[in-house]
Amino acid sequence: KHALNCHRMKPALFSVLCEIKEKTGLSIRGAQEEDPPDPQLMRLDNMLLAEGVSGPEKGGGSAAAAAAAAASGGSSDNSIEHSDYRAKLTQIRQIYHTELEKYEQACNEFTTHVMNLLREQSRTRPISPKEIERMVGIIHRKFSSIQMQLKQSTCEAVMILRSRFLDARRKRRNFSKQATEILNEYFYSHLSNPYPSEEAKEELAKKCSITVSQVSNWFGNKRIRYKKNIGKFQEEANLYAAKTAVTAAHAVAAAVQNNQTNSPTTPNSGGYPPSCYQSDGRLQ
DNA sequence: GCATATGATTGCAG
DNA sequence: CTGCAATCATATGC
Repeated sequence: KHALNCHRMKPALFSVLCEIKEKTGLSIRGAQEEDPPDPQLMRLDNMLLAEGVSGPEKGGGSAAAAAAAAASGGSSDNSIEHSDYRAKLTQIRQIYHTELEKYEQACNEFTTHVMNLLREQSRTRPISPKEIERMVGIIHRKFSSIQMQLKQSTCEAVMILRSRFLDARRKRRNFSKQATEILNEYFYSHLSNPYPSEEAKEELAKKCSITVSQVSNWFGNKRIRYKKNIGKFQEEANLYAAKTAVTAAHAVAAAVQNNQTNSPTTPNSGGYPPSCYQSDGRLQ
């Protein structure tokens, strides 16, 4: 929906065409945009390049996108959203290139058109090369100002894309089904002490392809919400307890002399009741 | 559309 | 710094 408002450029293009067409050879006053070293343009160009919108097509683009995401993301990679992000960026890039090409083509066409007009006029009145040069210069300036608009709105679109995808809080994504599966499994199988160590968190993070702090958040939320009303989670608890019981049963059966599957010396801090059933999880 | 679920953030305490 | 509790903002199911 917010894709790109490049279409805004089209009227501009046509209006310029008409403007110049109407005033063939007359004074065109829009020449105040004098800019070989325009800082604004350079800024836009640099940003587009850095964002991988302009520049080499596929490989460079994705690399730049990944670099950009990594640069502002901080943590190395969760990479779940990268594909989505990259797809949208590719889309922007395509639109940008298409439009750019269109403008270029239009510019060339129009230049030759004007040249032809001038050539025709040269039969009725003398036309100096200087004048032709001036006309061409005017046309090119006009078109490059249009290009700048294109670049500007492309930058805008990229910025919006970025903020949408990289601002984690605004665009919350639920974890994958299997990720919550893994987390829940851990939670309910360590219900008496649902505080994973740093290593355990790292392991879980790796398995779920989320970050460690996301694991911490999840456990924080889960603990408080579980405690808040245990009743609501009872069904879930039983489900996962049963599930782990199956796997635990194997371990228990394999090593019968170890009578406990969970940590034997956990102090059971605070309000967590012993799990509905798990340590004697052998199926009967 | 609304109610609920859920991930993230904030403020506070130890 | 970690965890808890409240809260925010979005996602999701109806």
